[in-house]
Amino acid sequence: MLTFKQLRYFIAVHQHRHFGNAAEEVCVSQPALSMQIRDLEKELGLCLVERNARSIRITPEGEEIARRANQILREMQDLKDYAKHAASPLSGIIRLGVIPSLAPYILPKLLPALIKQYPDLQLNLRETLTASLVSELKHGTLDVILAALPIEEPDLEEVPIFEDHFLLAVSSSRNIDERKRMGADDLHGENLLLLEEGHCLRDQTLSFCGSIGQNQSANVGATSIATVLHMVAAGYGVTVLPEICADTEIADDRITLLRFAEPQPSRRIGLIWRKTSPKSEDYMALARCLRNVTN
Amino acid sequence: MLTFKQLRYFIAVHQHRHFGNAAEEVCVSQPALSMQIRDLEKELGLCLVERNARSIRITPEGEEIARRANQILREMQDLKDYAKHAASPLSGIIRLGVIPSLAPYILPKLLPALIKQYPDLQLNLRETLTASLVSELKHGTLDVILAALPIEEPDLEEVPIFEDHFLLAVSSSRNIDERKRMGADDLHGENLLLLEEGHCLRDQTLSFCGSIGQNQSANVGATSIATVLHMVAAGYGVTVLPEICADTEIADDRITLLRFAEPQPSRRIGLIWRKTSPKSEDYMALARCLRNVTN
DNA sequence: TTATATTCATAAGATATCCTGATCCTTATG
DNA sequence: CATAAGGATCAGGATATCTTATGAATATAA
Repeated sequence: MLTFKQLRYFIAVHQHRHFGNAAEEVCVSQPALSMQIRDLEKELGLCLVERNARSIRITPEGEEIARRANQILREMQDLKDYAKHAASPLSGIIRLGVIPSLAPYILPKLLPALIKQYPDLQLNLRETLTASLVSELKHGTLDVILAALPIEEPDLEEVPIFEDHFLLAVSSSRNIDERKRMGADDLHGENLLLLEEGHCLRDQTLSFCGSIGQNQSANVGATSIATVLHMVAAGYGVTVLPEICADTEIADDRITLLRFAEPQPSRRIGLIWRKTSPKSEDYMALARCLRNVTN
Repeated sequence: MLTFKQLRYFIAVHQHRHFGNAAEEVCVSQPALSMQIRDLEKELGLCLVERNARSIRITPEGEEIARRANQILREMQDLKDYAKHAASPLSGIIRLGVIPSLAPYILPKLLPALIKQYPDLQLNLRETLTASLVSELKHGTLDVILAALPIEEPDLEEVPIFEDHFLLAVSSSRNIDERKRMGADDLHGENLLLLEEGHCLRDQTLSFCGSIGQNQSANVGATSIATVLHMVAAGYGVTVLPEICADTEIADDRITLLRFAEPQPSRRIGLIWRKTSPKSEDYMALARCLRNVTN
């Protein structure tokens, strides 16, 4: 069996052209080094060093082997360097999945903070519906996901990040006093605009509103919150908007945001990973970072 | 210390995603493999495999390490292949030095025969004067040289290849009967044309002819036999020509070749290498091949 | 719920490998 | 001829590695 050690020793001999000095460089006795070189030559079936009472000489094949061995050792070192780099806390690759009703609003806050605090971290992002995220997380294609709790899978760990209150977005043309606190029953008869099937936000909205207005709205199925809000602005109906989206989306004064009466409805955003994942520590740190940017 | 074994075992795990099967592939027991993987992870300070009672999962870092490890093992295999290739008899690189009065005549015969018989052999050629060849041979820049014997260096081995008779090349305008056998004294008063200083052929010619004609010819010093023969053809004098050159050089009917009387003068061509060289066997085979093409 | 099977981890003892230190052999040098 | 230098060889002990047996955790089946 060809070993790394043999190559290392041979390279030392190649550099020093002297067994004794080479042995010193690799911190073994000269016989130990001689034996490894002998083994290497036997292994390769090839004479690498021409011994000659007074001095030694590397054969042409030895030169070629040394060249290749050097290349191999270099890559070996690269591998170790990569590992060392990847081993420092919150560094290396983390594959993060985020739900669509969160990604565009939280990532612009999260990414700059992460880069600043953990410059060695490389984040691979994926944005899709909760069901896919959970499946990919369990399958190992993702390392950690950011979604609405609860997921409640037995082998997944989940920690809450923040409580995202729901607001009611209505057309400004209605002239409703912004200070008014809405109740679920205020949605009676309203055309409730929703995201398409599969979005957790849609389900949360419906479960909060009960079956009220479901008949008018179930068939809307917009693909993004921005789309829904455009429809609200145009007067087609109302929608329930997570607070985290408010900053980004509401530059439009044709929309008025109304708070619900206490207890305000909300969704709980959390970070989820496999209980067996080796980087739980890192995900906890990621969770802290997320709490800081969402405070 | 990072070892190849660890990488090999890890790659098996990466492929099978199963410790038991991976262990089978690399022909060790499962605990042995587990321990090597554990050592590798400890060595790299990095979790590569996420264990999970029922199944295992390679971490993103593990994927990257596997990619690099594969690359390293591939190069390792290349190195072994190279060695195997180089180890077969008369294969690999041989650096051969040849004297100028031999190279153009013997190489066209030798090379095709060598390629046919030993397709794995790669010959690096160098053509220069004997003194340089011997020096480079002793220094290890060359592996074997083809020159006129004797060299008689204590640490060089020399084997004769063939006896190269000298012929006298004269202008055809002299109308000498080709059947006449010449003696050294027939060169009296002739303008003897010679190669420049340092060529063994020049020294051999002079030593055979004694000091006769030396006064006229010592200052000629042509750089090649072809040049000397052009001068003979043009009627400037005569020269002593090794028989091996005759085939190639004498397409010119302005030159007549005359044989010397017995004992015919000659040079003994031989193959020379370092006694300590690991490829003596190969050089013996090379010598046999040379004898075949010169018979 | 209990038994069984699967899968990786751990432990103990056997084995193979590797290293050290002493010594030998060959050859160059004064 | 004696000495020094440089690599090879050898014996014994230290390390590392392997195997077998067993354990622990969890999923699957009865």
